Amino acid sequence: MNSDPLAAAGTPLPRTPGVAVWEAVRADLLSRIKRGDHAPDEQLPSETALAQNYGVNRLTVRRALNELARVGVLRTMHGVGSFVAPQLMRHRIDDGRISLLESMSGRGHNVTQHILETVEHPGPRRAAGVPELAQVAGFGLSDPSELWTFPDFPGPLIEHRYVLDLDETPWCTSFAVVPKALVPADWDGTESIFSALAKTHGLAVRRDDRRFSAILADTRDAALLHVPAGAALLLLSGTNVDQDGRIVAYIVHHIRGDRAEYALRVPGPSIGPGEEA
Amino acid sequence: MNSDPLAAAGTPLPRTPGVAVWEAVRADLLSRIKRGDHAPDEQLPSETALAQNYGVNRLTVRRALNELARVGVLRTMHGVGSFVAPQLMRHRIDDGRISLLESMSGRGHNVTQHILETVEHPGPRRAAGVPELAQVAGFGLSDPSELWTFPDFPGPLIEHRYVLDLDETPWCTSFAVVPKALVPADWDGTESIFSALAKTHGLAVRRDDRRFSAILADTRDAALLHVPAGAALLLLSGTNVDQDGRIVAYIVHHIRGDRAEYALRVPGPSIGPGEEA
DNA sequence: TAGTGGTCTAGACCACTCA
DNA sequence: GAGTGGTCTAGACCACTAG
Repeated sequence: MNSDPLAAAGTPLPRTPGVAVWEAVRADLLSRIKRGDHAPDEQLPSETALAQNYGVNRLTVRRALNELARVGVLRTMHGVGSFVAPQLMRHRIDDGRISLLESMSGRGHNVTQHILETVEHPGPRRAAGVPELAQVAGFGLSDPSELWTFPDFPGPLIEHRYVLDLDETPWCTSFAVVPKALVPADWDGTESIFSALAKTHGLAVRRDDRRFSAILADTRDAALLHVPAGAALLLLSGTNVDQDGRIVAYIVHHIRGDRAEYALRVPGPSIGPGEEA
Repeated sequence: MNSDPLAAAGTPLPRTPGVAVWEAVRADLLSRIKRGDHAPDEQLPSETALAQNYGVNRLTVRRALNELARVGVLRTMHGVGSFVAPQLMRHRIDDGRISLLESMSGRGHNVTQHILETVEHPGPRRAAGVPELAQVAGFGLSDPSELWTFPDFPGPLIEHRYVLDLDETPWCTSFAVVPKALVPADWDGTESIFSALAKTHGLAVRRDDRRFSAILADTRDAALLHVPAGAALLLLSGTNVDQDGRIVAYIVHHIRGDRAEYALRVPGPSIGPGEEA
């Protein structure tokens, strides 16, 4: 069993009291990966094999693998195997443009956008419909009674749900609500709604506020983003307004926490704490 | 078994093919809680009891409970039981002050700060020492080779690790690195370092940049924040500078995603997308 | 069809809390 | 000591992927 020359991963572990076995297995696997024993995209031994090598039950190995998958170190595929995740570097998204698409383009990245679905609503919409926060719709919002409404553009709304891919890999699911009256008829979904909307109506769209939080990937996000359910996502929501301060869009992004970092420079005048402290 | 009049939670579930049993149990528990069957802080039946009621194995129930705990719907305590988490409303942190402490105070909240440890370093420090991202130190950073260094204040550094409590419950673990030369001798840790530092040296400290991402709580964060390991945390890091643009501090916050939302108004002039699109 | 990961079970033991 | 959650095991079956 352990005389296999290639079975480098997983020799029986010393069981230290106070430390769970799955935790020891996780730490061992992680240190091997960090040390470089396994190349990126390399397939790990099967769960059964790891269990044998470590001398533990398969469920114990699974728990360790699961934790590593959630933090983005591993990637497991049903019926195929577990693989070391490549390039664990976060991409920095620099703020400044109105849409994430524009923010990431022009940095040498190939950013594409895919519309998943487009739904029309007759009128104001409960914000509770935010891409369900780990199936906890209604919870998790700062104000569950918040309405997505457009005082200056009454009438039906359009909801767009789309995915942003960065260099061939999905890294963000998004959700936008805009007044139907503003959506250009010829918009094909390849450019951001906001620049299309700005071109068509001559509006200067800008972000009015941004709100950041963190959530876990639900099964839907997980499937779209190629992460396991329970992975950490950056929740970025905000409101877009035109040059007159009229609300033209509500947006919600779910950004892979293991692949992106949203950077923001603070442009305003310096705020001296001494003034009030 | 199921004739118990009080055993409202958990009658045998219809097994629908294609849906995992633990997933069905999770959905059932969640809907009961959302419906209000269980008051906040109410204790759920024991795992054994739930397993009997649902007619499934205890491990299956545990998986469901675990997922609910990670998203903040439940709170489980070893040897005690599982409880419905109270007030699932997020607190909104409004940006504008240099420190989170000041941001949350003055909003009717009782914010306190507890220093966990203070460590001195002889010189520049590798940023990889960020509160280990789910034990994946070195991974998860936008730039692992990043240095925490202060060109204008050479000499030893002080690292502070502390916890912010909001109305008696912890909601943020923080990490700050400042030049030792700037730390006031009489600073007792009850006010933010930055206002203390500003008072002592007459510096007007302000945030220079902010970087947002999402991570999972490791065991250390979990213990400090009273969340289970694997809960979603908002990772907020940034640099503080004085009025002359000299770097005076690096800070990292791990904020409970189920309890807080970081809001930011965009003050700058409107950015028209039409200009470049 | 063989091999992989995903799920579920029954049963055991341990660690923790509290009366 | 009774009751709770935390861990681990052995074994089974299913679902998926690939040759």
